[in-house]
Amino acid sequence: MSKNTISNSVIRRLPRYYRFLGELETNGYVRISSRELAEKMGLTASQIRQDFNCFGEFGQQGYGYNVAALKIEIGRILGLDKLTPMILLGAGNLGRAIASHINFESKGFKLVGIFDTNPAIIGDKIGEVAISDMDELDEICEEYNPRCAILCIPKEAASKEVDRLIDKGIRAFWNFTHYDLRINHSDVSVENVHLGDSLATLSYRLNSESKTCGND
Amino acid sequence: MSKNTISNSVIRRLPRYYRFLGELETNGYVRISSRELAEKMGLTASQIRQDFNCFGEFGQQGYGYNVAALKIEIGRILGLDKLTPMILLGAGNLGRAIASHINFESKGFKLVGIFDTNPAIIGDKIGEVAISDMDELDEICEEYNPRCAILCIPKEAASKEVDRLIDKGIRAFWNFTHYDLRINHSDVSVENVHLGDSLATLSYRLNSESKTCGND
DNA sequence: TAGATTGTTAATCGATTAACAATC
DNA sequence: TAGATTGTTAATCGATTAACAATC
Repeated sequence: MSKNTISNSVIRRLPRYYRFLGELETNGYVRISSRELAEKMGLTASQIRQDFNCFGEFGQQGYGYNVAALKIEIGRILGLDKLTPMILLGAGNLGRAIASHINFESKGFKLVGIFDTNPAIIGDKIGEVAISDMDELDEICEEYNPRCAILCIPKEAASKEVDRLIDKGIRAFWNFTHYDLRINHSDVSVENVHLGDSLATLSYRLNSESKTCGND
Repeated sequence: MSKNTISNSVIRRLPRYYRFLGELETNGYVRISSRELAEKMGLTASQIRQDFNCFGEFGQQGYGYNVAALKIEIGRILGLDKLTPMILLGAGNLGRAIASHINFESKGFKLVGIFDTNPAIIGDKIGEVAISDMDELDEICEEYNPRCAILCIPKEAASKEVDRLIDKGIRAFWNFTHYDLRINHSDVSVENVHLGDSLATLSYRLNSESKTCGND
């Protein structure tokens, strides 16, 4: 399907293409040229064509790209046409916010379990999903076979649980703890979020003379 | 002070250096070589030396870098030695979580105001800071002179408020809304977070054959 | 057919890595 | 002094941009 290996830079742009195509669709666009899309997204037309051609030929010479069709293609590439079962560890402030704020289904996931160690909140529901005790992890993993875990627990707890989670079949981590999760298994993906780092770069830009604007 | 302009890739690595140096300090390290640090961070020694040398000569030949001193230098570069006043717009799930979860003071900021339009929650406190009505924005801006705003409001509201905020002196946005904020003012910085995009890349990696592991 | 715009190859640019002289 | 490791220049690698033939 895909030619060779796709660079990280390309992968990171895919969700953004998907979002823009969705907006275009909403605004009634049927077709768009790479030049037009480039203008809207602050990229170059060349880059957009190169990016798309990593995955196939989605356009038509002389016409451009069909917005709806291209959106479906990129959604498929991102795996948004399937729903991967996913669990959340840690229902503190951040965990709760993630659970209620993120539209999992539109990102290719289905939240099937939330876990915490605090007895006071076990049984509470966040959206559709009840908070379970960590003891129930095995049971829920067997029932739903989650392949992805969100880490919103303290970093000590996270480093302790990670191996167990991999044993249980978790193959991707969305890591919000304040440390860089690194995993030796070659088939396990990690997305370290680090909101603190993101904020610190704003501090840099406010305090250094030459400001950078917009998206990187 | 700094030679010419610093690339975005370097800027994004600075907070990570800062974090690792903090951990090293905690673990009793007094000195470290670029080689050792590279190993711990998953970078190359060359890259580390190149990065640091964008800002000055912080090491010593034959010895390496003094951990505590280097941490202070990088903190200074990031502007963490000052506290920039900052406001939060939107005290919904995500806004609340950000306000209570982020350690602002260690990232160079001080949260001086939280704003929402929901009368039911105005007056409530999140940590030390009370939630104010949007009407009080002018007043609080005059009192505290915030230079940075966190956007945790719906995107329609955000695009409406942005110009007003720039008028009030805001020069940086930490944008959590589901759209890419782009600003024409050259002296205004934007950090678009897009948690949804981050999650979608995990979907990609789970669904494509060749997995990428660890940090990019 | 003529005009537009893609897919793709070639050229450029920038970032990372390697090498090494300087020096602690 | 000898060994270690930096700061910095040169080489390499990869990603972005430009160009253009193919084609709708």
